[in-house]
Amino acid sequence: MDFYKRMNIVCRAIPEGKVATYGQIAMLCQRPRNARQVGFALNRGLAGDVPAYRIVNSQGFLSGAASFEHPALQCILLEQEGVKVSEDGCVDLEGYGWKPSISEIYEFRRQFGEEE
DNA sequence: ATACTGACTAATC
DNA sequence: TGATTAGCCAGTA
Repeated sequence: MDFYKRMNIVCRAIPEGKVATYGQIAMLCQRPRNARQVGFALNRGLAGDVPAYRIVNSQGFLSGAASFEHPALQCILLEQEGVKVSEDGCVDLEGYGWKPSISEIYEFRRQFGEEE
């Protein structure tokens, strides 16, 4: 299974009202060093139909390029789900960061890890 | 095949 | 604490 297919699965597992980091997605795809590819894929829509607006960088900042049509679209979508976004485009990872359960992590590993 | 680029990160300074 | 630098790796030229 290719990396982008994995990304699709992982990204769609992010719950509403939560955000995940690029590195976290990469890690869950069993590709810990592919954070940049996550960004690239979302930018070009290579991962299919995924909630790209729930992906932020390691500091909780919205990278901004998520603007499909409007620059603030990412912020709007997040706030609709109850995620507070500061005016400089930053979310509180402690409060809104996605913390996958052990069983979720195990499930991803079962899907991706065993084919390495 | 080589070089440059990028929605990234972690380590240094 | 805030700014720089140095790895990272797939995609593109």
